[in-house]
Amino acid sequence: MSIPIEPPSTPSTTPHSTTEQPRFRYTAALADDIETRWQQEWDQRQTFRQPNPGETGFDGTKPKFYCLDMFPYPSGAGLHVGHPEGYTATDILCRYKRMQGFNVLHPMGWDAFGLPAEQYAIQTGIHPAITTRTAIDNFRRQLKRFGFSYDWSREFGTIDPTYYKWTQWIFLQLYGAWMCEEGIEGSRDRGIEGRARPISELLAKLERGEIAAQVNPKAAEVKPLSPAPTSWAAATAEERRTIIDSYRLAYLGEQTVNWCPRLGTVLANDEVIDGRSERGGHPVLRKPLKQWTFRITAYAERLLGGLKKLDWPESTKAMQSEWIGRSEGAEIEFELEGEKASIRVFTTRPDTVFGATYMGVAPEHPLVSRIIASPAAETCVPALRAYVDRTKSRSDIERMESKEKTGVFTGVYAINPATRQRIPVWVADYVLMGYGHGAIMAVPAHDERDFEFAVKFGLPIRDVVYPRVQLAMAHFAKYAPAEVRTNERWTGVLADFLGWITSNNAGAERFGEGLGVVTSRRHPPMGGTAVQIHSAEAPPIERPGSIGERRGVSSIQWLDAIAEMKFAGIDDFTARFQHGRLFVTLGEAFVGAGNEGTLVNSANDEVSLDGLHVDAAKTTIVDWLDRTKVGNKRVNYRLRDWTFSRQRYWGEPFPIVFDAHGNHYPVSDSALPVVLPELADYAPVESEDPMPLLAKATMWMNTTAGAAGVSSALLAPEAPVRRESNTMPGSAGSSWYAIRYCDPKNDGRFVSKTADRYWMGDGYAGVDQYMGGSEHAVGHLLYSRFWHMVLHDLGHVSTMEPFERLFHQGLITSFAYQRKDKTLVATDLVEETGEGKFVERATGQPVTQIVAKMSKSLKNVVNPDDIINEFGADTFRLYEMYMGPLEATKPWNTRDIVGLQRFLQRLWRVTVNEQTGELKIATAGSETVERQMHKAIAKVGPDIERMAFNTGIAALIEFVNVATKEAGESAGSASLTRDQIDRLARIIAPFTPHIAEELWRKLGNTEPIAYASWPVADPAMIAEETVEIAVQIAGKVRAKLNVPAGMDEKTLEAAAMADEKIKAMLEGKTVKKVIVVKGKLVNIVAV
RNA sequence: GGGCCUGUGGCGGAAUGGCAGACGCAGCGGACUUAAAAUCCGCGACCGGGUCAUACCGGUGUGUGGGUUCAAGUCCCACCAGGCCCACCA
Repeated sequence: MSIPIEPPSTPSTTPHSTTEQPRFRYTAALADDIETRWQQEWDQRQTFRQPNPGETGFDGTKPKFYCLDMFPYPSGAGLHVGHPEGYTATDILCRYKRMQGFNVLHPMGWDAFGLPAEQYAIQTGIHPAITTRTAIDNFRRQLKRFGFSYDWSREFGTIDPTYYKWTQWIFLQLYGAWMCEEGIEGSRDRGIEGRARPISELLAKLERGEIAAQVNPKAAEVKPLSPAPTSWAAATAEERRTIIDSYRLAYLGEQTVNWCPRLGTVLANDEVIDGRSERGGHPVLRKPLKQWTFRITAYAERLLGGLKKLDWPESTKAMQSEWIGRSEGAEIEFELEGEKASIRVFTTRPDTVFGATYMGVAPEHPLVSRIIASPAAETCVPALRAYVDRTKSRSDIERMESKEKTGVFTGVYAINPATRQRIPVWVADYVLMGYGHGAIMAVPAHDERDFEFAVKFGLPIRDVVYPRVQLAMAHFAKYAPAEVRTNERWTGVLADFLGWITSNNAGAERFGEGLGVVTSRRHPPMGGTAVQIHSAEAPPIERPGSIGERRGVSSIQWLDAIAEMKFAGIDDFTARFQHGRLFVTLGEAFVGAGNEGTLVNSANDEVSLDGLHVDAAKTTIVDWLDRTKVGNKRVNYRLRDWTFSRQRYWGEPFPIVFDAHGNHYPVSDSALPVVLPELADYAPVESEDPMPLLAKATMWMNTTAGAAGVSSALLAPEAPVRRESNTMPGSAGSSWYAIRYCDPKNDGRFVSKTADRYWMGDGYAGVDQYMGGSEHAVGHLLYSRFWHMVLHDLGHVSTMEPFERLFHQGLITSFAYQRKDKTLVATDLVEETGEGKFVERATGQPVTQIVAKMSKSLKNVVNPDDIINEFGADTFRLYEMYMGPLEATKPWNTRDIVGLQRFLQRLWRVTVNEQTGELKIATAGSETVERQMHKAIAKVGPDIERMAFNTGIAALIEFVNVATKEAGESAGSASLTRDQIDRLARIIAPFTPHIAEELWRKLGNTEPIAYASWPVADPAMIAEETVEIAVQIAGKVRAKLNVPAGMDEKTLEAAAMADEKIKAMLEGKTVKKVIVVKGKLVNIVAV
């Protein structure tokens, strides 16, 4: 069906114009007409509906391509220019893939639960259900105006009960699963890997005694049962419940969490930026609270290892890998003096255990509350209590503002298992409860933080690792001539000597002996570490000047020489002679790179580390720890379990109820969804303690097990229950939406097996191209991977990971203006005075143009609707893709858009008669144009594949420029043949689908261009007949030759040598070498 | 403080180790026009020589300084500047 062109509804004319504007000039008005007309047709014909396997119209012979945009939060503010950047990119790719013969899954929907929508509702005083639906309608309208080729039949929002029914179902899958570390191939070798299995399998293993009837040893949040039941059969119902719950991947556990009083809710780690909430920037406190939590830490190793297999930006992989934060070390048990209890610590430096001179525990550590409660240490209790109270009330921002170490002695001593010495236990808030065991062995000599703390509180510092400087000192004291050792004149020389040693590996090896003569003593009042060398202990110098003699000069001459050398290496120390002794004072802890240095002062009856390199010492000490059961090797992660409860209204309710004893039960699958109750008052309560909003819905909250849908096998139907009043966070719905798009209407399963297998495929990861901002690098992108892995382990999805290839579009910024004092001026107050020069209009002061984020205060925010009105959607799409590399941060510059509009106008004018609206078709095409066409085709396809849209568009512009030039000056003459217009329409179709469709239909086609085939370039048409060769002498271009393409090296060289200019320049020189690059250049090296 | 990334005309940017500045904006010149808009064509870094002025010739130019190479915007090292991420993680 061909649709005749309507003239623009409002022909744009200016008051002074005497000549009529052509009726079919490609103006914004005509663009609007073309665009909305085809958008309507695509909608009506469902052009972009992609059937699933088994549905009518599905073509199983085509390969699949699943391309997903991160779906937006439909905020009340509408789209900003950043949204269409990624969406246009994926749209181009999808349209290209369709033309390449792929079945393309390209869906869109709404991430509509969560804080942003809820905060907006609170601001406006309108219920979030209404504001969210309104915002969605607005977003959909705006997106459709861009002509994106989404399959809108698959649209859904995370707030749809038909969707969150399955979000709740997935929660129950995690609730009903545990991490089984056996039965997965190679799991033992890898140590910590395993896979999720149903709880029923755990039960079977417990019953068979394959797993001890004790709480999950990996569950740090649960105290072990004491005394432990002798067997599963002997365990009470209560004990059994505790054991099973400790294995669940979704558990209700007390954890130190991020509490935001202003938002009245708990937040996940990735929702807290610099101690403030990501949404609203409110202060966040640490607070121990009982919350639904996912045991994502059980997947730490797999989440880390899986990164290798993904085609993701390296920076994002690095971010996830740092967020997971794997570190190898050991756990060590420190017994408490006079008590049965002990403190367990994690350390990456078990080799320094002999240097542990005190211990630090976090204020939230269980030991602290026990001490406060016990009468035994009463002298310390008041100060301790005051400190703990003060720390708890400090927000994270306050903690960050003062980096000054604080702490209080607990009154308790521990025993260093290596030295057997008693060491004090301190509470310090630089020890974090969330990492390791919330306790540390402090080694001030080799940890900067411990050093700072020890100096401040006068705690002992014991060197156990010597860097080269100290080793060198020892050797110096032993072998240097007596007059050097005892003469203060040599202090400066000594400093240089040490510097030289530390910067010279050979020196370090040579001077690596002589440890025996060094003893070290601590001088806390001096704020440092001193190495004291007793001259009496140094053996008599047998051969004075022995150092120098090794190099054939006298020692004095040698020392004089090195005195002139630049100081290098460790520079924060002083060396001096005093009372006939030599002192070296280190002003800081020696950390090295974690593996530099040699162990000293580290031996007891059973083990000696002295003289070992750090790496060897680690192995040795871990063996000893194992042997003596004092500790063990251990891998630790920075990744914390994922806090999943929110105390807000606008989220998915948990499918969980509690009985009268507070025990939790799942709602059975058949009773899902647990629908979010209507609530008139949904404003959060600003409070110090969580007050879940759903608790206000008392009718909904208090029900019976039967009414709530709990299986009667678990609880009698008439038993009264309370529903879980927390809701899920915004990240719940977005953690699995990629799967749902494969089969969005399925009511019987979250995704059908066939749809999952077809669209996600049977490779390692499913989505072929995922597009979205890098701000989700560690939140959404990690959570989605975790859920997907669990679903995979339980056999619900075929792929291990959700996203095979990931791309982050860059941030679109804006120009802003800066005064000399670095303050910013709003864009509308600035005037351009010349090339790159700007002044502030009010003062006339010059300002500098800089790039900044768009913000209301700078008046540089751009509304997409305005741009489409002024230029049309095709121009907008082109502009954003032409700005620069897709991944780069780029400044928006409205002034530049006109260039792309002019391009489309030229394209239009070279194909369409502006007076009649008819196509201009040349009967015979020129070879220049035809060659350029092939060049464009050859460039555009690969550029789309590698998402280099800016250069692809440049190739299209070049083609149109050549065609325009060919058309000559008379506007009516045609330069393109029907066939060329046909191919032109097809290669611009992914970028500017509307104008392409218009040309396509004018050519007489009745089917949409979307499924036309992609043209093929003929290599013979691209190859030039003659090429220009640069002739260089010593790398500088001296002449250019036009030669037939494909000329071989020898002929080329001869041609270059025959050139008059080259001959003249080589006069009197000998040609030493000639490099010939075929088709490019000849470089002659001559002297 | 640590990690990663980026530095190219007035601006956005292009360039598998092989003629730096494709393409677009802004600017300048010209054609068309009574004039303007629109359109089309052309120019376009810096220094020196040369010339009435062009042409032309030589040299220097991709943040700075070194290095590798016949050849470096591109690879290596150090530094400077900007951006992003992490930030008491034992």
